[in-house]
Amino acid sequence: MPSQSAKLIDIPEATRVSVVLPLPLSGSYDYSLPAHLAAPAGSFVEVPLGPRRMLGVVWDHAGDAGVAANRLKPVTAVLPAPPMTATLRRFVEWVAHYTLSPIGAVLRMAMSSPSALEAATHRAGWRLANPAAARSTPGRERVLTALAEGAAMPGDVLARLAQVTPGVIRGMAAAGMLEPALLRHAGRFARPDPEHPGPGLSETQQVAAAALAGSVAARAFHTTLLRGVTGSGKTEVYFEAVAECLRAGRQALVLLPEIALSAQWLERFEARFGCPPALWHSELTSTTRRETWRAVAAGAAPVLVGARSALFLPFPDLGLVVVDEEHETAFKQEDGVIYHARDMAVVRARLAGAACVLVSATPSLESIANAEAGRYAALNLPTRHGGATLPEVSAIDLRAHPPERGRFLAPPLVDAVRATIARGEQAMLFLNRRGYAPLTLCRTCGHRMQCPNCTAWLVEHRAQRRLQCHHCGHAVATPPACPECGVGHSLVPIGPGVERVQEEAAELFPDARRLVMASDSIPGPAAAAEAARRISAREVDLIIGTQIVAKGWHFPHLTLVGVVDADLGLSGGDLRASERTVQLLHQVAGRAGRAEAPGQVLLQSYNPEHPVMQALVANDLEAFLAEEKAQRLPGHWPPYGRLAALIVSSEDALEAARAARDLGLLAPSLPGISVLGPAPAPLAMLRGRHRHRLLLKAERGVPVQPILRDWLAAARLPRSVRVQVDVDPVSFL
DNA sequence: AGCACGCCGACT
DNA sequence: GTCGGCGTGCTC
Repeated sequence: MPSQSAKLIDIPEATRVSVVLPLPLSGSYDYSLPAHLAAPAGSFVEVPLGPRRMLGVVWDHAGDAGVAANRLKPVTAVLPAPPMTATLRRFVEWVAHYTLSPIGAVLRMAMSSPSALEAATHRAGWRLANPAAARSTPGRERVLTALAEGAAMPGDVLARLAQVTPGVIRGMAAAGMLEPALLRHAGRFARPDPEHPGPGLSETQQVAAAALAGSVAARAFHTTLLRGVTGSGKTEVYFEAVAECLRAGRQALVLLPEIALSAQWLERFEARFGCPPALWHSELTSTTRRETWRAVAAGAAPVLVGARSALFLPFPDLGLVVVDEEHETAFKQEDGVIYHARDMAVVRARLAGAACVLVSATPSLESIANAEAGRYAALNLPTRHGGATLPEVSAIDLRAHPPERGRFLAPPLVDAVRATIARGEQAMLFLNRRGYAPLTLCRTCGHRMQCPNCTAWLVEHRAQRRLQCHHCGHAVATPPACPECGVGHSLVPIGPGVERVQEEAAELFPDARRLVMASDSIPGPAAAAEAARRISAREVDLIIGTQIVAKGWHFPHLTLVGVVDADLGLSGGDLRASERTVQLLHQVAGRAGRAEAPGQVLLQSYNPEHPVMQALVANDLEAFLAEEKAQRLPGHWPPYGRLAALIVSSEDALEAARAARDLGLLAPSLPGISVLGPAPAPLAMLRGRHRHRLLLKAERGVPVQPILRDWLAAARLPRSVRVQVDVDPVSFL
């Protein structure tokens, strides 16, 4: 029989728990767990931290005894939420390790709705008890009818529905006709029905859908790259994987790059499954957020569609992760924890034992390389759905057909727009540049209007009479005179933005009904849905838009797409400039001719010989990809090697330069590793911080995280200097 | 991330 | 003489 004293010694050891807090801390803190509380790994707990109380998660490893037991503070509460699953904890650890972020910073993304962890509030309501218990009246009859479905409901709702006063309901309760019921707030998420009759699939679609459904039914991790030309009906194909996931009773997660603009996607989902999915994005109200989080944790949201942050939701049994438009750079989070949601989606699926589907008409070279190497299965949809043909793409050589002075639309494009509208069809002008003009210049002294905080020009937004920085948000009223030389009416706009193209279109096509689609004019899902409705209802003849028009829209009457500046985006010497331009322009081109009438695409370019234009004109993406591969493979550039960028920044220019130089001197010298830089970043100043970049390039298979960790640990940098690590960078600014 | 502690300028 | 600026350092 153990002695009393042995027991007393055991107790403090047994009650030490390790808690990760949602703060940018790289470790966990130990707390003591009072005997009356139970907190297995994953439990959400409230703990004291200095003067305040915080929520955190009990982590797996027992405390490391680094802090003396008598210094431990006690856990103050174990929250009533379902504990974070081991799968999600492993995912949080994996992301932290991969991105070199503090684990607490990653955990914070998985605790984005702290109020969801509190006890669910139940609303008081009424349900039927014994309807025959008392005399009926017309009012009472209406109440009984309202409750006839068997559902309980809150008193105010019931009173409104039955058009009675609350007194009637109280009277019925007193008479025993009704009884109180507690209503759960959740359960507002309808169950999408996999057997709901959806649109029919072509034979090609069915084959691909069956393959995807099979990978879901296998209940094991497996990644498929679903490629299909624009308009091939990829969405409906992966909906069958979602349906299979529903049949298997597991949850499905669909990531979209811009959830705010997904109105048409939601319509298609409802057409297939009979009800909308749960939604997750940054603009949710805190109540919706909380209810959605709880529904996901309870398994009550069978399908969730969301932005990249949805990866960190507490799915208890994830069976499928879909990344639609997987090539989109919007999946890359560029601040805080810098991660690529497409890559992390694959990891999330692997840890959950789920199927993963990456979907695009223009896949990233990364995904193509993974498919070629056999790491991903590949499915192809080579033709458009419903007999529609791919649009005819041609280039307009701006050297041979220059626009008029001060204009940006070349005569052949103007003629084509005019002819299209005259036929009663719709046309689109695409320019990936918001505002009126990207540069404002003084024609007297040559002064350029620049952002005081960033190495960037201020973009004129004429409607708001402001000059705006698109990097930091700095804005000034458009000055009447040059701030440098003081000469009035001397500032002139240089170059076009969509607003300026719209102005030109108004003069050229005064009778056309025009619609500008840019992130400033389409601020949210409702505006996007309304714009889509107007276009579909043929209330618009000419659409003028930025890249938001490139994304997945289906406009059956749109037959002409004009790209105002196809060369935009090719300059800058960025590793991925060509790839991104091909993807973007191919997606825009894909908006044309999606129904019976054939589509036409015109690319205005000063350099029609460029391989990017040639690839688009010939619709030969394969040749383009082969060319990119040939250029990147020998130098071990991604995806045939790995990059990590270090961005050294400080408010003090000299300090930033010195720190970058010092870091460069400490650069690792290892086989398979090379370090480029330091060099001033292309955006040499951003939000008031001076920036320098270093780039670490590693051959495939060289683990970069330990190398980066050692490198950064060796550097002694002043506190005011910040080093951001961007593993697998997509932007080189 | 907060929130304290700490050491130097303009005020009732 | 104090109130308060935000630099730096800690939180089990």
